Amino acid sequence: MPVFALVDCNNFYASCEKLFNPQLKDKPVVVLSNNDGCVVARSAEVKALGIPMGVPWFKIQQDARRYGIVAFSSNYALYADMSNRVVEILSSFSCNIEVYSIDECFLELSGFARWGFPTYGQVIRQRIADWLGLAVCVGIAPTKTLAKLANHCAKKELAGHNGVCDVTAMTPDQLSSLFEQIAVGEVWGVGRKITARLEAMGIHTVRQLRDANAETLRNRFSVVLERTVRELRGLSCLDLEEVVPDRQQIMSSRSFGTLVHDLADLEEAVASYVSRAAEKLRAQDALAGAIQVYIRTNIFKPEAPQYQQAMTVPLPEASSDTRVLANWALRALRRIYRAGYGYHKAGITLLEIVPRTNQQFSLFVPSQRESSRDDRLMATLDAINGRYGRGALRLAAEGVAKTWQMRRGNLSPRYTTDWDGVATVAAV
DNA sequence: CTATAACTCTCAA
DNA sequence: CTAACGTTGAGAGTTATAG
Repeated sequence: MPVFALVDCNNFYASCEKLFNPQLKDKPVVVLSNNDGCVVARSAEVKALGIPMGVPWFKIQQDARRYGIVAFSSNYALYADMSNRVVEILSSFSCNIEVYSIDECFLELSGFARWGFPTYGQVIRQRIADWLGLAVCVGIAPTKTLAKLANHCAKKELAGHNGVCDVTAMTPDQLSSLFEQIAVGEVWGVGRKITARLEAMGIHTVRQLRDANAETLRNRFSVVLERTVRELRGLSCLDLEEVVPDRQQIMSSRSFGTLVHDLADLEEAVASYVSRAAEKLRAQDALAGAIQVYIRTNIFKPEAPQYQQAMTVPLPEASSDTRVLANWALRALRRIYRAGYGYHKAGITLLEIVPRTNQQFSLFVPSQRESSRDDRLMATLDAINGRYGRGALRLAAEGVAKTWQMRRGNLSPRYTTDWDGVATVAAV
């Protein structure tokens, strides 16, 4: 029988910001989403103030001033680097690890039973605290869904001790009474909509969901929820996914810092997004067979004239060449653009992605590609940007001033990935 | 009618 | 000072369409 641990960093983004600025210890800290839009991470002090997750930043400016909340723009360079360090440490605790998100990993622990799972969890916790200064919680259980739930219990101190909750050690009675205290919406895979429907059926707690009729739930909901219920009962239905599968589609989109009216600016943005997506495409050694472009006005300003449109272009020949992809994207953009609107967001998606080795050439149209030359050009572009930083070499179409770029008013230094940022740490 | 494509809904971090 | 509300990806189910 498998034993899964779910290791989750506490308040990850906020904790990363605090790490490198000791003055922030015990201070309320939030991290904002892209464009400084919404609160996406809160330190313990902020949670204690009752500031909800996901609230638009501008709506809590009053409270923020009153309580001295310190806000940071998202600093993904920093969070990704810290995340890699966490993964590296966790990898020494199990050969079988799934990196589930930027701040969460599943570990397979069945081989470590002789340690005692709670002890093993404590060692993990201590190691990450000692080596990185980050706090994590550990949930241990025979299924991934239960490990998630156990992690929740550890965080809320509903069960377990010192940030570790081991469900495998609990009796059926203990489990039942624990699950009675937890709302059904806390279960992994049960979101807003399904919670509402379950509530309407009288299912409010995790215990009720676990004990509900699986057949009925499958009919009324889906096979997904049925699996969830079986996992809650201790039957493992979800495997550890150790290898990250290649993407089937790659999306790049952003809200603008201010409303954009001109086609020229939209073109720069779209070209920039294509560049980023094409880099990712080449990194997985694949080609895209189609590209979609979309633009839209601000849906949060219903009083302003609204317009949104998307267009998908099938490519005559699958490609990973930024220039080719950008060309088609810009053609599509010009088709869907309407003057007279204030645009709030644009994005592109690369579709019909296939491994480069599976490239299908056209039977009727002679290939436009001078493959080795074009491939070498893109490889060189990627190499230069890998060495000198993203955007060091780019299409002219991406623009220079980029007046449309997102707001990042409170960005912290890249403490661990940039020499100037490192110097900032030294100066503290 | 069936098989597939296209689209919609839901979820997660 | 203004005005200001994220991004990315997947899977399952439903509906439309082709043959």
